[in-house]
Amino acid sequence: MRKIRKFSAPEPSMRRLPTYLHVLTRLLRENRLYVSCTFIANELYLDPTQVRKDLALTGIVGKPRVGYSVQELIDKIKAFLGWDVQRDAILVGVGNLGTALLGYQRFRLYGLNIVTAFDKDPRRIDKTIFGVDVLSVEKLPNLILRKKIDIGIITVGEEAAQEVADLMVQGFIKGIWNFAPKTLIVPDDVIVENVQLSVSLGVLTSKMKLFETEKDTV
Amino acid sequence: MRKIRKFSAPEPSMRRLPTYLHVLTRLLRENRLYVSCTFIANELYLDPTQVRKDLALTGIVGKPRVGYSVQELIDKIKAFLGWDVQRDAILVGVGNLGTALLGYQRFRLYGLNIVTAFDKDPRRIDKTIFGVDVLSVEKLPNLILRKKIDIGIITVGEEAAQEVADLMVQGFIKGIWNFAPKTLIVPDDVIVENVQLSVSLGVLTSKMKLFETEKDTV
DNA sequence: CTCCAATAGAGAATTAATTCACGAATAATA
DNA sequence: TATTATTCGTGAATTAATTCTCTATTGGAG
Ligand SMILES: NC(=O)c1ccc[n+]([C@@H]2O[C@H](COP(=O)([O-])OP(=O)(O)OC[C@H]3O[C@@H](n4cnc5c(N)ncnc54)[C@H](O)[C@@H]3O)[C@@H](O)[C@H]2O)c1
Ligand SMILES: NC(=O)c1ccc[n+]([C@@H]2O[C@H](COP(=O)([O-])OP(=O)(O)OC[C@H]3O[C@@H](n4cnc5c(N)ncnc54)[C@H](O)[C@@H]3O)[C@@H](O)[C@H]2O)c1
Repeated sequence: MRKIRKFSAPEPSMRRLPTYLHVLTRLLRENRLYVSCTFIANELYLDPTQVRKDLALTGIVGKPRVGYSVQELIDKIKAFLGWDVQRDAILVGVGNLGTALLGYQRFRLYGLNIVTAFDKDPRRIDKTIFGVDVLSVEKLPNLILRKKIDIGIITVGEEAAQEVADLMVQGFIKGIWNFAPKTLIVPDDVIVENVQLSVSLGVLTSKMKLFETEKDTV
Repeated sequence: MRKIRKFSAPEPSMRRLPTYLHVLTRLLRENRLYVSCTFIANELYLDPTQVRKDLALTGIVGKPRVGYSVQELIDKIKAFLGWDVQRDAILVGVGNLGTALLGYQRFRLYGLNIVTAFDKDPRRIDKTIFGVDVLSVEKLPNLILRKKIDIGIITVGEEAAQEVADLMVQGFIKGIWNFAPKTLIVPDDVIVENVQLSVSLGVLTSKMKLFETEKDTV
């Protein structure tokens, strides 16, 4: 196997942390000051010890019999996820999915600041969508170098994904958030995170299938 | 911990299967008849043994020195994921994300057939989007019972997600694909799969952060 | 003030997932 | 036809993740 790089935190834990944040922001709205692992675990159907171990990754220290400070926990999780700093991003491919992402304001809470979008379709170029300018993809190399862009979001079709990734790499992007169902080839110092909705659909339908056959055999 | 139900296949494997399918459909387009684990593993930066174990879940049998039949492998994976049967689905919340999902034709390849969409906003109701009728959410309970609907897709805001889920449950839905950042409370026989894009963004940014600090300390 | 119940934290035990190691099969090649 | 390199399949070994167990702390009840 060729695991590109070894990151310190277990990935299952990293995947759970954002969901804790959801519960916590709700509690903050309800003006709760403290929360226990048990409470979070019950909300999310998880094991309290698992929650505690995950939270420990962020460096938080709790009080016995009380739990953790909700506000402090939010701050610590955000810091751990790298959501305490704003990162400038560009998005390439202003189609159905790209447009939806541009309109999703919540990403700002996670430090994601989409400064410009690109497309190659003349009908989409030189418009403004949800306050973000859409430029011709030809202007990408120039802009990405001029402004300091951390993250590139790929929402073009799979056939164009690699060429878009290449442009981003040339612009010294640090991370790529890839929604196209395509394995990208990038240098070792560029971090790629693939989002594949089909994975999630597969988990759902295969569970449904297993459940159905399970019932039949009982 | 309270794990609702125990499913036979390891979830990490289930999550990898759809990505294999991607490589395989490309190979099919290129008219390749056979493929080895080694090849798939190289494409996806995985370990060949891991790929072999995953594929074994589907019941496929390979030929030494040759590999697996591409077509047969595709069929077996699809069957395992429950993508060999069409499932009727409804989508509730025709906003930015809901619209994008309605326009994504590839889901049909995975057996997902979105027959009707619902919203509560009068401006969206009684229109047709990507060939799918959008009805008032009031008509949901009636329609869901009349037609046999397997899957409910939730793309409303988090504040409305639970009430929409309740409507679906009353309509005897079997599975819910939930895009709202909210833990849904449903009976044991309804399978919920949550999609949270923030999870994926968190993995990306935390890796970027760790990578940056790693470089600093070298 | 004392006891009780709830909780954090840390290490051990268990379970799950991945990786390794090796034998058997087989197509290509000499 | 014999040899070789490749690959599958499987059981063992290793590593990662989860769950259990126990101790210490502390706020609140009596
Ligand atoms: N829509 C969904 O719900 C959905 C779900 C899962 C995955 N995806 C994936 O997301 C990607 C986008 O999907 P979509 O439905 O938005 O597709 P889309 O066709 O609506 O949008 C693609 C956009 O990319 C632009 N584009 C194509 N090539 C380009 C290039 N070289 N440079 C710049 N722009 C380019 C097109 O002009 C178009 O505007 C696809 O890879 C798809 O597989 C989409
Ligand atoms: N847009 C994205 O990129 C994105 C990303 C991640 C998560 N999400 C999540 O997906 C969900 C939808 O996001 P969006 O950006 O499409 O929001 P949106 O506001 O564009 O769309 C929500 C739609 O749901 C409808 N709606 C609200 N309450 C309803 C009800 N009770 N019954 C029927 N319809 C109802 C609204 O009329 C609207 O059309 C949200 O929960 C959001 O957190 C969206």
